[in-house]
Formats: sequence, C-alpha cells, structure tokens
Amino acid sequence: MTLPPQHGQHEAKGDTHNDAVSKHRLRIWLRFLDTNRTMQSHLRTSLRNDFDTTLPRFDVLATLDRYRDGLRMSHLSAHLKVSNGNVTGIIDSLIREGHVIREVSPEDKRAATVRLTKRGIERFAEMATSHEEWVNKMFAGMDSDDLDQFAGLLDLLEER
Amino acid sequence: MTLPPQHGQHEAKGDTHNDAVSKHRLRIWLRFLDTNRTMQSHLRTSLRNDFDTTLPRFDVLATLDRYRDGLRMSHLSAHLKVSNGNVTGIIDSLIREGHVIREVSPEDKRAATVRLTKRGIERFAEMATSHEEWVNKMFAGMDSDDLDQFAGLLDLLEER
DNA sequence: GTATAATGTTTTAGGCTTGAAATTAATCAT
DNA sequence: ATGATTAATTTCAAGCCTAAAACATTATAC
Repeated sequence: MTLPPQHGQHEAKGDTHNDAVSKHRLRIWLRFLDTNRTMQSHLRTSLRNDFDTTLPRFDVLATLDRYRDGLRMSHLSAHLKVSNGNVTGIIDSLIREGHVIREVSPEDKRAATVRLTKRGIERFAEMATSHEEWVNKMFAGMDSDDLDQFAGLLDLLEER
Repeated sequence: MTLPPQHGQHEAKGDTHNDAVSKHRLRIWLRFLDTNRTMQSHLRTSLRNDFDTTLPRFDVLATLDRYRDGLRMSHLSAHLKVSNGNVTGIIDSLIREGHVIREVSPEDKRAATVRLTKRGIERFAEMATSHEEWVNKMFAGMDSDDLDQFAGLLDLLEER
C-alpha cells in the first residue's frame, strides 16, 4: 500500500531514492533465495545419506507427527503450502513404505484422513533428532536475539 | 564448531538453555522455508499469468542477462546452484523459444557457451520490469535499514 | 425429491530437479 | 604417441510439483 511512487506535495526523497531501495530489495531477495537453496540442498543430502529419504517426505512426516490424530489431505497440503495432487503422490509413497495409513472418513466419504503408523512415528523420531542437529549447525551463527530479529523481519514480508 | 553441548568447567547456561535455543532455531527455519515458499509461489503465478513462463526459465534469463558475453553451462549451473543436467533441460526449452543460443567453444570443444539472443534480451527486459515491481511489493514492508539488517542476518547463515 | 452447486480428492499432462552413468574432448605421464 | 585420468556436458531414471480436468460425495435450492 506504500507503493507506487508517492509523489506527494512535499516529496521527501525523489525517484532516485525509490529506485535505489527497489534495487536493494531485489538484491536481498536474490540473497534470500540463494541462502534458502543452499540450506535445503544440505538437508536433502543429509536426509538421503543418513535416512535414504527426501525432504518432501520428511516434511509430510513432520506435519503428521504434530497432528497425531490424523489430518485431512486438504489440511495437509494447506499446511505444507503445496498442491493437493502433490501431497497425494507423496502420501502414496509413504503408505508404500508403511509409515502412513489413509482412512476414508466415516462422516464424509469424500474425505480421507491420513495418520502416522507406529513405524512412521518411530522412524520420524530418529530423523527428527538428526534434523534438529543439522538445522542447529546451519543456524549456529545466530543466538536468541538474532533469531528474534530474524523472525521480526520475516513478519514484515508476510504482511504483503 | 560451537556445537556439541559445551560442558565446560563453568557451564554458563545448561542444557535447558541450549535446548531452548535449538527449538527456537528450528522454529525460525520453518518460518524461513514457509516465507520462501509463499513468495516463490507468487512470482511463479505472476510469471505464468503475465508472461507465460516459469521461474527457472526466468532465473536463467536473468543470469544470462548479467553476462551478456555468454556463459559456460557449468558456470551457469554453479551460479544458479542447480545441477548440470537441470540447466541442460531449461536451456533446451529456451533455445526452442528463440531466447538463447548455444555455441561450441572453439578453444575447448567439450564446452558450450550459451548467450541471449536479441529477442531474449528484449523479452527479459520486459519481464525484469514487472519482476522488480512484484519483488518490491513483497518487500514493501522493509525499508533500507531493514534490508541491511536482513542481509546481515543472512550472512550469519552462510558462514557455517 | 431432483437438479445444481460446492467440496474433497485424485488423475493427468507438462515441467523441474537430482544424482549417477554415459559421452566426448583435453591433459598428462609415460 | 599412447594409455589413463580429468573435465564439460548430456542422458537417464526416479521423484517432485503445479494447474487444470475429472471424479465422487455432500449440501443447497427449488
């Protein structure tokens, strides 16, 4: 709501300034992307090497672990911010692995509820421990204050 | 190198503290991921709607636009932090679209140099303008100081 | 009650992505 | 010069991802 240019009666800084900020934002966005890609790549490699699994699968297990009573497919995909069809495929493979079960909801026969199996719970627990260590290493440079600051800045991006 | 636990002679805070920081880091990491996914999703949708193209294609064009003399395939993939094979596929489709040309390097016949065509340069210029606006909207909540702070925090993640 | 719309999910077609194997060319050590 | 190694790229198989269409069920409006 602050853009576009803001040509008010007392234009404070002028287009040159706005242009500089714009380029600055662009630069930071690229850094943001790059950092994210690098970190995800590390986690992917670690998950593959140590647990022979993938990041998307891990993400699904993590979400289901937080909702032990089970979750609707649509809630799962909303939570993960990926498409419905995508989740369908990942759940399929997790079912094949025996980590997840899918049940038709009795009240609404359209809906499916997915939930971790006992084996899935155990497997995830192992992975979660390592995962937390990896993340900790990546964030080793940030103390509690840095994290708060970081969270505050991320908030600024979410408002939109 | 600061982890693991640090059981020194005068242990300053104890495991409870370290554990709390660890969870904090994990939480922020998830927020980071989430923000990134949301923002990329916006850009993807905009690129599709306004220019009928994709984010990976845009990224390649942007890189080639910065290196107008052309780039080796391996430099391109290193720059984008994606695999070689991946770039091959994206370049193939950009060539089909007439935005890029690929030439065998005369000094080293293994190597290929890719470069924007005139049409590619023009097309990218159009997209870049819109792209900058989109990014600006997403970062509208951050002024120059915020951006500097953000960059500083991202630096902390890169050291590792 | 039946047609219509809305909801929850899966399927489909097309692209992206990786890691590993294969290909081709250059370099290096005999 | 020849054989082995290294380097640059592509191909391959498998999996992830999206948007749109299809499918099945439930809810709504007459």
